[in-house]
Amino acid sequence: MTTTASSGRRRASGGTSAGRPRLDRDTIIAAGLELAAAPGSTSISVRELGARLGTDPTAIYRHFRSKEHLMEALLDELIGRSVAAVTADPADWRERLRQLAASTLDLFSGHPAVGVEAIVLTTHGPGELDAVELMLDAFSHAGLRGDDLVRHYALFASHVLSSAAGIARGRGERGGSPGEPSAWFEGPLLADPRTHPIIASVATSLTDLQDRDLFLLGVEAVIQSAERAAGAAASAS
Amino acid sequence: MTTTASSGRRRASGGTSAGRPRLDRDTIIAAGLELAAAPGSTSISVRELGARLGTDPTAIYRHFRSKEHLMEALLDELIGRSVAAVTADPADWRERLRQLAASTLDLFSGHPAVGVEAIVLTTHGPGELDAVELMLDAFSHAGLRGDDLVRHYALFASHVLSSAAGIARGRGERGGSPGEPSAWFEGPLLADPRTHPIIASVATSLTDLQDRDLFLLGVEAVIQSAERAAGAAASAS
DNA sequence: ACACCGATGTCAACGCTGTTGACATCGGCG
DNA sequence: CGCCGATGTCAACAGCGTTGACATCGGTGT
Repeated sequence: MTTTASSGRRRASGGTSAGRPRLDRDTIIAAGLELAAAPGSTSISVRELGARLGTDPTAIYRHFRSKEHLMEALLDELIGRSVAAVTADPADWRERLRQLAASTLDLFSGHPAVGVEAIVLTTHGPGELDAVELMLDAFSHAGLRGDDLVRHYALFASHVLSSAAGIARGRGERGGSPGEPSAWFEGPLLADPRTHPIIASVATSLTDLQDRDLFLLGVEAVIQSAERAAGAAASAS
Repeated sequence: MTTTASSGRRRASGGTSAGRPRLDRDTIIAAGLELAAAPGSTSISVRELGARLGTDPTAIYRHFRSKEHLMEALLDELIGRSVAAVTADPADWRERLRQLAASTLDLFSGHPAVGVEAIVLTTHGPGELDAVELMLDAFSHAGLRGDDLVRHYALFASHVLSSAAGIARGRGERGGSPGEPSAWFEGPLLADPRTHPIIASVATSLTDLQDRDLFLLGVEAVIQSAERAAGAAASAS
């Protein structure tokens, strides 16, 4: 029962004056995302959010059972926006998956404090449902059915969510702006060539590796796997 | 200067009597892992650890700069054990990767509070270095070189660490013992067949999907990708 | 129009967390 | 023996999520 009842829009923004607009689920979510968009913040606190809203922090608990539910709602909103950013034709399933992955990564990186929460994997919200349907639809267009379909969706979702969450975390800690490139491997790796020869030999290309490139590489890997599975299933029928 | 100097074993366990054995880096790590192995604990606190050791909690700060460094050490120990569990012949690179992945998943699941930390991706410790060398060696045996080698290692490591961390988190929250199977997708998904037809059609096989199976599937996907890349590189030379 | 009553905002407080600084003690070395 | 750094102890701080009691607001039934 967390949703604001059935249908009613709750008088919307209260018209003209409205001295202190009543606190609202959507208002809290909007403020939460703004707060999470602040660079360098790995997490947001209920007290911060209350200050931002100009109300007592505990007022938030009238609209969300716990902070965990709040974070789920924020994450679901982000996922919903990711889905909305997908514009390619449904038939072009590859491009749709690429768009979904890219926008998810961008939104997570832009809101690190929320993106980190994606490791929980499920938001129990409408955004997640739409995203799942989109991914299943894409792999369905690829020609996958049954277990192959479910497995590839799961692999894709798992990679996108957890990798994007990891990247978001790194972005939050380093405080870098969402756009600029950042290395996948943290800090310099000091390996003795005698005990770790291969590390030493590829050290430079390893530290050059960008997290975003690796993320997209994983996306392509799942897409290619889907192509092959679809081809195999087609030739077997 | 957190490390206990260079090499010395520090008189070991103090001989025979030793009323209260002096606190030691290794002792703390051992106690930390025991604590993390307790079922249903998503995180461990410094005070808990102090109680376990029979010392004042803050004594830990004489051996670790911060809790973050402590957790890094615990994680590195776990990774080191994962590497030690790999017994297959170096030539059988596929099996070695499978063994490493499986033991990592098992150890993370068995110590959820530590496994969750794997999203930080780097421990700056010796265990991590050995693991990286092992993975690079394996993909090297597969025939990969240069960027292909680094990319496949990164993809593999990223998947194993973040997926295992996610699974460990789920195990910790649900308090289930490490062995028993657990579903990848949390909770029942209630989808209206009219708005989300594909979800509805595959709902059962989706909730049947086990997290461990999906994890291993990802491992196989990277292995197969490595095989194909190696084949392509060989035919191009 | 008035009284009601649930929904909402406010405040103080609880128990928990990681961390710090001052102080006491232990143990090896000159 | 006496020093002195390393280590253990204690009290305390600031922050966190969360709860319960209380005040107030606003729509509803009469």
